Amino acid sequence: MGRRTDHTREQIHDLALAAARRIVAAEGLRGLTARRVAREIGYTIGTIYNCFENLDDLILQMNGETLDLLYGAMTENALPDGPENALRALIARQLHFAGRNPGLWAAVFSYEAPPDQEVPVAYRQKIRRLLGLFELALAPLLPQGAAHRAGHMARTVWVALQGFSALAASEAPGAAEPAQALADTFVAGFIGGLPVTARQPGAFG
Amino acid sequence: MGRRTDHTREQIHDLALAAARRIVAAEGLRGLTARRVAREIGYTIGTIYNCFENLDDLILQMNGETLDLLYGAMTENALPDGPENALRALIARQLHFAGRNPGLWAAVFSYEAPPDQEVPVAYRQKIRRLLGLFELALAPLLPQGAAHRAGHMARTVWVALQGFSALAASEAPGAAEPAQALADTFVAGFIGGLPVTARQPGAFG
DNA sequence: ACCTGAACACCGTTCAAGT
DNA sequence: ACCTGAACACCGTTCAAGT
Repeated sequence: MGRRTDHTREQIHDLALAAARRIVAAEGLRGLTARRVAREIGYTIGTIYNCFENLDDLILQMNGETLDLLYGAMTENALPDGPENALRALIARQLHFAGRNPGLWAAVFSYEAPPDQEVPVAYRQKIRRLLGLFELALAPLLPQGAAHRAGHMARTVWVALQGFSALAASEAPGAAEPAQALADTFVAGFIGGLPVTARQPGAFG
Repeated sequence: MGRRTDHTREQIHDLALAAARRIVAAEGLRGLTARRVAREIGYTIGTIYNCFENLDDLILQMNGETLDLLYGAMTENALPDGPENALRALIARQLHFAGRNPGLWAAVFSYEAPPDQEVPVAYRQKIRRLLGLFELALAPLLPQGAAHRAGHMARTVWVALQGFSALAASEAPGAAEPAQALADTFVAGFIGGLPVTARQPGAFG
């Protein structure tokens, strides 16, 4: 048989990831198979296993790209002035991203890694970088002397946001009570609970 | 070949669900196959398709049972006095359940239904029933005249809790910053933001 | 060096054949 | 009526064979 020289190994790698994204965006993780990716990029199944350790590796790399896209969507425009507005914008942008990319986002949160494999460092860092955005927005909302809790608060907001964005990815476009509305209630409550001096009153009132 | 009479159809149905629970508890959704369930209960693959429409149907019924178990775990003991304590207890119980049944809980939140199939009414009701618990606990925390928002608030807490319980199901037993700690921060903030008169101060202080 | 495709051990799902 | 198991069209993964 032998070897083709149409593409470098790296090009094949990228072609495969792009095909995977197309499939998952259209049909979810269910539609994704190594053989189908191979078919869609015009190579054979063996070639996929030349570029990726296995299908889990491919999925993890695809999800890593999705986290990068999310980071891009959250940072491409300047955040509004004021820490509270910045926090709200970060949340709104993530929900918007999840709503616009339901299949890809579902792939991120509904992927169950095999029991043996641990999360790669590169993947962890992509999440850390997103967490950093929340940390930065939250720090000014904390009272004097509690700045060291920004990381903990950011993680709290981030984890809660996983619930809201999972909903955003699964809900129909015109949902009666969209994830964004619930997230607004969450932020109103959460920020309202922060013991800061200057704050506009009564999002609940 | 013919037919066995060892078990009624209903017994086979329950045997299959029990086997599925055992498999998913031990290995996650990845280990679950229709053929394996058949093997483990001593019937052939055709019999599984006699009792369930397909594998998705089986998973949905299994997840429905998990929601019932969760409801049981949340209601078997009386809730502590005071609406705030009750809410905290509900959240703690759900996180505890997720932490003790990581595989089964992951199956609930990481299951992606096929695009065509909609969620059965019975399944929706199981979720509604859980939401009802939160609604009941939250109502007294709302100011006069805002009782009609209890449903919305309950949904907000519920959705955020999905994030925390997903974390609880995935974290190692001795996690440095366990889901429960983040959920505590969430509740402190969220309840703190409610404009109620009598409240103990400063969980954030 | 690396693409190929057969091979292996699985899948989900269907359905004629049997009792 | 309903359990069986072959059949079909797929899988993920491996690896000797080829250039």
